[in-house]
Amino acid sequence: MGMGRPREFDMDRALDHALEVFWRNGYEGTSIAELTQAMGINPPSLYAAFGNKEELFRKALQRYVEQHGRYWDDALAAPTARGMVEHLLREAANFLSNECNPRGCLMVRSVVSCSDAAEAIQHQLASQRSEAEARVRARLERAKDEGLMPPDLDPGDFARYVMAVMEGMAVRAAGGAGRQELEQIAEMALRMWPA
Amino acid sequence: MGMGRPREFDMDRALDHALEVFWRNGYEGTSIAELTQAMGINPPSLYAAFGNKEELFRKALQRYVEQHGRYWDDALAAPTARGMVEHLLREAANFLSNECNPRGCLMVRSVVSCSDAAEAIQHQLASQRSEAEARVRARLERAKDEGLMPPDLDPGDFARYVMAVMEGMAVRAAGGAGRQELEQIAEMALRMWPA
DNA sequence: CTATTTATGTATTGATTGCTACAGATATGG
DNA sequence: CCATATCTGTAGCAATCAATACATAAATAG
Repeated sequence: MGMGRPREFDMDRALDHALEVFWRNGYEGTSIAELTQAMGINPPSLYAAFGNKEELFRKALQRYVEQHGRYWDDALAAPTARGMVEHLLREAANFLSNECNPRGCLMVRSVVSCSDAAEAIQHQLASQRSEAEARVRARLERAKDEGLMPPDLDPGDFARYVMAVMEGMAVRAAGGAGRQELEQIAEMALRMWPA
Repeated sequence: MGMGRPREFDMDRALDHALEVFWRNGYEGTSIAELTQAMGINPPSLYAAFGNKEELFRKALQRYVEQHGRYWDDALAAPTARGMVEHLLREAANFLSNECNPRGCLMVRSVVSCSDAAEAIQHQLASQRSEAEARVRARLERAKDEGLMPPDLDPGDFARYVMAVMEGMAVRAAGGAGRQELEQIAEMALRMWPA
């Protein structure tokens, strides 16, 4: 049996282009026509390779985390818990003000924007978000056990707080905030935990 | 000359229904068909009374601020600046976890969601947002002059920070966060300014 | 070679989008 | 009553939406 005609485009490259469009225009604001144009393929190729619009979006979301969420891993690898939070907030400010990227954060945008729409997308977002928060909390709990955290700071509450501040920064970035403005928010949030 | 046939529906009531739908589904996620059904009128009546979809949305946004942003005025009327911030954050938690309302904040949703779409909407959002922040900053500057603020806290930076935290809370609320979760974020943000 | 399998490009599907033409209804002014 | 002005419901506009039918092209297996 034959193996069929080989695919003529690079799936990862096409996915990157789709991600770019989704990032800029959101899930509902992006049409198949825009996607196929940006990806350089025709609708049948898109559907054969990625399923449908929702599946393509979920794959783009996954790629977004892998390609643009690396500063997260760097932060979690910081030697101290306080250094992790520092890295997280400052790199978020840096990332969100990078003018090479569309404004704002694709995940935040999707959480806020797809509420009544595709349920599977919401589930994927919720699990990615809670996993990220859990990793921060675990790191803080370790620091707490080692006595390296202010004693009146609860790791769970503080992890959630840091996430909320970052999400707020993403909203500001979507509204046009620049690097300086975002960095000031980050520095302000850091004042709660004296170095 | 005659004055014409009188309108058979209540504009404010219809606007409230439109607001409800926009709040739940966002601007792009709401169709004229959904709007006319919720408002109990037909398309020609909608267009005659409100212009078009974008104008209707902007009027709904304005009504949203008037009807659901009253806790903002209460906060600004608080006797102390610290009390204002307290009121702002706690009432935001309360408002965002009110299960009578759709999830999240319509303004935050719109900032994040309409970026490439209607430009006039973005302008309206930006001016409303910066006006709100300016009012908070002005109140803090007054407190600063009176020596009622921590000396190392800049009023402008702190006002922006409080706004960002509230916007982060709105994102969490859109993602399904409950009252307790939001209140913990609010209390955490308040710890920066010892009572 | 033929048979099979998969990808591609064209062209199109039915449904939905925001919006409106049109005719009839209901008010006021004369 | 008549003329004018505005609203209402039906019905439908062109454009766009996500998704596909179909024929052809390009690969492997035998």
